[in-house]
Amino acid sequence: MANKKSKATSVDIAYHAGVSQATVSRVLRGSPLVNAETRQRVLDAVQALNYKVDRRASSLRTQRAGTLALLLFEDPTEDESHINPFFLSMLGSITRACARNGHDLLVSFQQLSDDWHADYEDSMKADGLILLGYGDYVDYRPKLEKLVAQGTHFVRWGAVLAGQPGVSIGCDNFAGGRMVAEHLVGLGRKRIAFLGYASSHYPEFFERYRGCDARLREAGLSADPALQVDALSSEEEGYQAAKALLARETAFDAVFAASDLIAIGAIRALNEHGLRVPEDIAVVGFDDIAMARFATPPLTTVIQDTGRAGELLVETLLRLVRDQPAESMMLPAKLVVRKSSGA
Amino acid sequence: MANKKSKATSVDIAYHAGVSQATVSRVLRGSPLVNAETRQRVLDAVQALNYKVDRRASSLRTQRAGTLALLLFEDPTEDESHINPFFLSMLGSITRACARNGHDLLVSFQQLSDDWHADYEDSMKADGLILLGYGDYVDYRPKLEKLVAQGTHFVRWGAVLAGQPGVSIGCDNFAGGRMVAEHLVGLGRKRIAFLGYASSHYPEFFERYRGCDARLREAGLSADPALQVDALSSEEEGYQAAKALLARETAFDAVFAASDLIAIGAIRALNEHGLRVPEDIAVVGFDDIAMARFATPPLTTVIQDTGRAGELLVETLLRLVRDQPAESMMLPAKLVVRKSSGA
DNA sequence: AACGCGGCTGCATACGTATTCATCGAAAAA
DNA sequence: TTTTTCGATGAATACGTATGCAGCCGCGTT
Repeated sequence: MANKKSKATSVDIAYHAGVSQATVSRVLRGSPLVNAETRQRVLDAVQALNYKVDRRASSLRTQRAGTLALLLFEDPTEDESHINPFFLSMLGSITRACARNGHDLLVSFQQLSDDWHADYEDSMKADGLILLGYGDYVDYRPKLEKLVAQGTHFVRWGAVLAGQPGVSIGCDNFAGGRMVAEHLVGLGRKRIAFLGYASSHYPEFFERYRGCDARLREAGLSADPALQVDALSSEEEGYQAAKALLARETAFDAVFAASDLIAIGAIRALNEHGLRVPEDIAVVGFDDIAMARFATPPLTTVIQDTGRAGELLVETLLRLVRDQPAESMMLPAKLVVRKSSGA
Repeated sequence: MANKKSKATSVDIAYHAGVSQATVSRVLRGSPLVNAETRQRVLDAVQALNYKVDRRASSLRTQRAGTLALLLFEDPTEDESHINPFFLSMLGSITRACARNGHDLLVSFQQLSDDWHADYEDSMKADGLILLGYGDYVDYRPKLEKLVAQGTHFVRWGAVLAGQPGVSIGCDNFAGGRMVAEHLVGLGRKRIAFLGYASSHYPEFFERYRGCDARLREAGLSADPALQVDALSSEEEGYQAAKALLARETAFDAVFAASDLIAIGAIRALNEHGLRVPEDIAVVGFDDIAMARFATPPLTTVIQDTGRAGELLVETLLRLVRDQPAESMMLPAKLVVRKSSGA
């Protein structure tokens, strides 16, 4: 059948249908200028030759790639082979959202240190960039500003703060942290430890911390610096952080982990230390990764709606690409109560 | 600085460096024909104008995209928003392998029913395809054969069986199943249930089943059809399958789940039924997803080396793209013993 | 009968790069 | 000196598509 050696081009279609290449192009682009009968003849030829538009040539001509790029940033300290499950979940929904919008998705993993800026859009591989990753956005800042200066289209997942370059989409981390504190205080817990960075270098974690602290203050309590330990989002760091916390021998009756992975690692450390969760220590995480419900005990955590997030990221980015106005947005957080908090 | 409205092209570089566009191209492609001094002048201009080669034009000219496409097939029955963690892990390693080989990766999720064949390569978006997904390769077969007939370059992850169209990379599922049986028999278990499809429609699961059965026969036992229940790879299906198994009221002392997700669901059902794992029932999974070690109890399972697998998939596909010979391959399986089998 | 107009279509060109072919200068050979 | 050779470069073109522009045809208007 159509086992020609070389793929069919629009010129072949034109010849086959007895029209000019221009008309073929018009049909395929849905131009209203073409006579119905002619259109059908072209479509038949397309069918017969199993023709597909060459996206490279098309993109070269129109200067639109029909492709978005997802840059995933990992903290170099994390386990090489495993990717944060939360981001993987986002990846899934972003992929779907791209497909719904008729765009392809290029995926790339980046080390924080790299000279990545705009490499993708500059080389015309993608119309826009989605930036994903916890991480030190303070260090990013100059790079983000360069992106803005270059007129690169991008959206960032992360903390939504005033005065940041570019457009950001993120979860309402402050409200999430607040809910966690609300929940734990309601259960009578008073000494709440926080595992995760509580500095502006990790704004997402910091917002969670601040939200928690705010609610504690309302209850006449407050976050004790002695009960805060730095940790990146990994099981191992959670484990180490909890051990460090225990070594301080400061009393506490609850742990708010800045992510589920941290929480899971912390539970392991607590158990090894002879502490029961939730009887002795209530534990709450953040993200609601798939693993959370299968942990022992199942993890109380804050849901980030990755499905909606992916959609929003893609839609916002496409608005930017089309030079339409687009704004940063925060998604609502939602607490899901499971056994680990002892409710 | 370089805030020109339009991106720099090789012509701009040529002008800036006082050479012709052809020479610029030669420098960037690493041609040995260029004088060292001229080369340096060009490179300086590239630096100065922050120039990046337009991959679309380059690809159009060379007929090489420098891009691979990953098509991920999901069984429509699975939870919409969650992707099988095993595939996500593969995704990570494939991405890395692509980057190492200087290629980009296009990701797309497909429903099994779609008319996906060769859509990607036909539209010239990618040089080759990586097909990933459990699933009914019997139904795929005509599509795969069409791909082969069209001369499409692709590799498939899955069962490596004789007489299949195209090149496949997969884990040694038979050996894996055998190891599981070996392990369980060594622990004195005699009535081993299998949760997962045991038919040629799901060749990966089937091979695991056959490997298990083979070892049981050597021990004078055999796989009892009454102890096999169909299940796709999800927690929910594992849960349902285990309940169905329990409802049969046929005695068993071990469960071999065709995937970790199935195993985790099964453990939930067993616990609800008042059975302890591993005391009453030993449970073994397959895949070693991240969740496995955090399950309760931690899951004995078979490791599939996703890192090596991703590498192999990409390298093999690139060989095909370059018209070099390439063969199907099986990766060794490896048992990792944790608490769920009661060792 | 001359003219205008609108609906379709084809011609020609540009997008940015890679490569073939021709050219040119200089060094090497005669 | 003349010819040959070779290294280095430029001119020209093709990849496949999208689109501005011009042209053609037929019909309605005056």
